[in-house]
Amino acid sequence: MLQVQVLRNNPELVKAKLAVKHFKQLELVDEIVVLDDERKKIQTEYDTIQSKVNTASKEIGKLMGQGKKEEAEQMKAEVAAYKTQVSALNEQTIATETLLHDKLILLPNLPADIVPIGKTPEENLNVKEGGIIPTLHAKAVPHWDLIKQYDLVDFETGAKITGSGFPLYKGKGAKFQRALVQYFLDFNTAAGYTEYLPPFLVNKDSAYGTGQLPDKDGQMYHATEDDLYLIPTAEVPVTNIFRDVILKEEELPVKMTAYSPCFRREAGSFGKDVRGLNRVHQFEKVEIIQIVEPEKSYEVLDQMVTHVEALLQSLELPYRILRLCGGDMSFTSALTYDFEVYSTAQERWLEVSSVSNFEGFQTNRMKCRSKDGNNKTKPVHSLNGSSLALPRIYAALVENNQVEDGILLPKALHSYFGSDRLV
RNA sequence: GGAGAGGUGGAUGAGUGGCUGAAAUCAACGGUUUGCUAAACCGUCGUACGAGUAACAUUGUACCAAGGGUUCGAAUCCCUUCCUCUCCGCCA
Repeated sequence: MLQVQVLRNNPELVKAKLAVKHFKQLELVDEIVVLDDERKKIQTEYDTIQSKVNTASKEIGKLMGQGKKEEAEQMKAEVAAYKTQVSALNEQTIATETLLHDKLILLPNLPADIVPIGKTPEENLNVKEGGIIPTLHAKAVPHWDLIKQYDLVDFETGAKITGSGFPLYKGKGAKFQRALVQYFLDFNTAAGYTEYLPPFLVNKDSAYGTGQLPDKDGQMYHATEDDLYLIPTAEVPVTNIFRDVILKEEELPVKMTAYSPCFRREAGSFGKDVRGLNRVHQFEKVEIIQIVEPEKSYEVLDQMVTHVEALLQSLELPYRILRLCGGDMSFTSALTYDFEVYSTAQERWLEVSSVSNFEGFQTNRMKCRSKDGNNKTKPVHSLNGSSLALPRIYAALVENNQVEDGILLPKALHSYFGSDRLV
């Protein structure tokens, strides 16, 4: 959530930035400023009258103590006259604040200055490519054929157990998944991230804190009996560790990593996009999250991008890094880099990581702040990225390393998998 | 799931209707003292939103798990929800 102060300071700039994100309801900005004015006015009135009531009430207490019943009764009558005003003002306050808040949460985060102008994924800026696209043997096939041929993942049985999009990993296919998770976590903790294993269901407050609610309500699985949501990413539980927390300055930066399954309803896709492991309802992911001082958040974003890049390099996968354009960014992000790996048999790029700076958008909403040496509370920024999302990495590794009689593994995974080849 | 006991500031913990935004202790921070450390002593030590200021200062309101209610006045009384602990049940 944006701070009202930002809108007050420069409403026209805010509108211009919102336009970069292709946000339509620009009139909200002015409406919010007006509501905020109103809110202040009402509060001042309320405070004044409530102050009188409080003073009078104390006076009554004293009078009662002195046994001056009659005078006390008289004052009670006076206070009673304020009561209707107080309750009316109170209702106005709540109504105005609610309206203000409801409008404020409709605004997406403002894009950073370097966000490319554009609406579609084609307009994302390709900032870097790395790795080598391998030349596959003549009979090379996409991963959905390979995993069937070698019996690594069984989609049919997964569909029988649960439904489509819930893969059942099997044998070496399951072990490979486990090896990848282990490797990614080790890679992250080696870089100073503290490992967490969070709850996989979260309550409404948490879903709201990181911005999944109200924006992405329909994309999460919802356990209605208990009003809990299955997490779409570890970002939700892990970032919410610091909801309503005031950090000490020396505790920053907070660096966390977590493995979790991710659950996404993702209705509406079809065709090659959802073939095989390209898009599923349940997948595994290892996430990195940081909470940092505002002045450092863009430097940290670059560090996180470099970190993920190094991980991809260690997997010997061809990759490219995209700076997302305004139209392709998430609601909550100020700047996002997507990582894609090249899936040689499918001959297409697959998104495997998304690294974002949220600036104060999540922390403001979550009421996470820091306190400096002078006891001043200061805002903090939050960032996160996938490091990495498993299924598409799995797909790319399987496809790019296929040989005629099996599937090889990159060196980094040999010790984790216990072999230099998957099959 | 059943029965009981609780949820107060960073921590421990007092507080059953007004003098309590909250005692006391500890921790933390600043200072005095000190060869150094420790101890002792003095001081500071919640958050949010307003008013005010160049900025401090100062000041109003709200907040004692959350939300409602009673009352002139609620941490304190009532209701609902959530959470924790103990015992029992169930269970990986």
